[in-house]
Amino acid sequence: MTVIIAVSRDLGVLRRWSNALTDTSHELHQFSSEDWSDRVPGGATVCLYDLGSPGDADQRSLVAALSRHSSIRFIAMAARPNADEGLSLLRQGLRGYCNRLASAEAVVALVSTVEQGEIWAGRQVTDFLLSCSLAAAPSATSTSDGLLDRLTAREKDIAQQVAAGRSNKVIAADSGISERTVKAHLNTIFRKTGIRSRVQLALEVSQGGQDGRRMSSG
Amino acid sequence: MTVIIAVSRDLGVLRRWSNALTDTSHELHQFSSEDWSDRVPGGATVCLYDLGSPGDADQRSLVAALSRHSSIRFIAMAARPNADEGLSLLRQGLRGYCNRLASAEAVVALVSTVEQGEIWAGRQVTDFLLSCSLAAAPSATSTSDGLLDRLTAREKDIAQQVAAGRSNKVIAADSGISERTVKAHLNTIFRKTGIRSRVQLALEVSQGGQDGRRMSSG
DNA sequence: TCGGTACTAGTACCAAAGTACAATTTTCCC
DNA sequence: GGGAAAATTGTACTTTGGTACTAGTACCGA
Repeated sequence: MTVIIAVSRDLGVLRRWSNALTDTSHELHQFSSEDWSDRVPGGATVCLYDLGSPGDADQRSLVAALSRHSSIRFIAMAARPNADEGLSLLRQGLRGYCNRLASAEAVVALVSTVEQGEIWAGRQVTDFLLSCSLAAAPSATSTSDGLLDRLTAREKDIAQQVAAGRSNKVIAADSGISERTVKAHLNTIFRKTGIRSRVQLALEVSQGGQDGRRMSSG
Repeated sequence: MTVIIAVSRDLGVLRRWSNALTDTSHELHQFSSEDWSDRVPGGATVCLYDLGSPGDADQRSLVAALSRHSSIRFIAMAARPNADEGLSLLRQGLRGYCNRLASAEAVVALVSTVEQGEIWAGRQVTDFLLSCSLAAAPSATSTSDGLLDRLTAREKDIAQQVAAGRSNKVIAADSGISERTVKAHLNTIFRKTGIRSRVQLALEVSQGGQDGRRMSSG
């Protein structure tokens, strides 16, 4: 039975985390106020901490808590995860950095991971680290960055149009191909990348470029 | 039911992995010979691959498999994990790098993590990356929500879940409301913001604070 | 030449998203 | 208490997205 603390001002977020962790052997203590740090239950080993948007006061509170409760492994759940914020916190002792709205399965895996002493950097931070370590790393091979590198030029083109919020019909008309062909390309993209919906594809395309890597179109 | 492939010449290792994954909703296919790559079962999404010592032929086979089976997420289980090897493989599309003798709990968390599109770099690689990235790290953040400011708390909640790539059904289940209500909230969001599809909403939410407006449209 | 891959596209089918009417209950402010 | 906005849910409908199965052409490397 692991004792876990959940801190968030957002009751919906607390509820989601609670739902995610109820089946498993965890004892969850929820806090929605500011003074949680003074009322930490004994034996707590992991803390799920809701980070607001980058720049919020939450981040300073978290940093303070990191040094105050050094025996607790903190996981920051960010509203809008980005590599800079994640890196900064991880360097200060944070053990997990994740999207605040991660799925129940993800939260379970995340908590389990951190419990065992691993660090969960999250997709964006890991991608960033991998790409920015290219310069410093001794062993060098290829430059494969993200999911989208294995796509053909046409597929990248379609992916970018999806990431612009366009419908299949519009993409088809603009590209001079049939809607069916657009679907065919999308299907290939999904199969190659493991992505399962155009929303996730749009996010992958638009966020993959934030850390410096942008797809070469066409 | 996820289809997972396990490849190892060591029957003991295969058995350990199998034991670790039996309780969970996984369909495990075990391979101990060399020709597993030609007999990959359809629908396989994750592959646990036993890496021998650094420098073994296994590593080359893995790299070949990475490009051949691009829709499968590979996890390398290393006999002696080290940062160089891990980094090299992760850059070539590997999704998980872990000690071959990891505990059952760790394997479950690992597989779950990779299934969801995350990357499991492992403790050593992550530590290395964090340390070697100290040199190259900018920092800048901003905070603005723009269009989303006029939304109610509930609506923002829904919007963020959409931006996490979730379907209406999943959002409904997690939030404890009906799918119809999710649609109602989305409709209000669309009406208030002028956004017309969940893809555009997802982009707006995830990029709103990063680089200002960039909604395109066609 | 054979085989693989990319690009194209058709029909059909099912699932998901979104809209159009509607309604009830809750919450909060005056 | 009255009123407004928010939150909730329903049925029915149209549109869009995604898959399954199929198939032709073209290019390229073994």
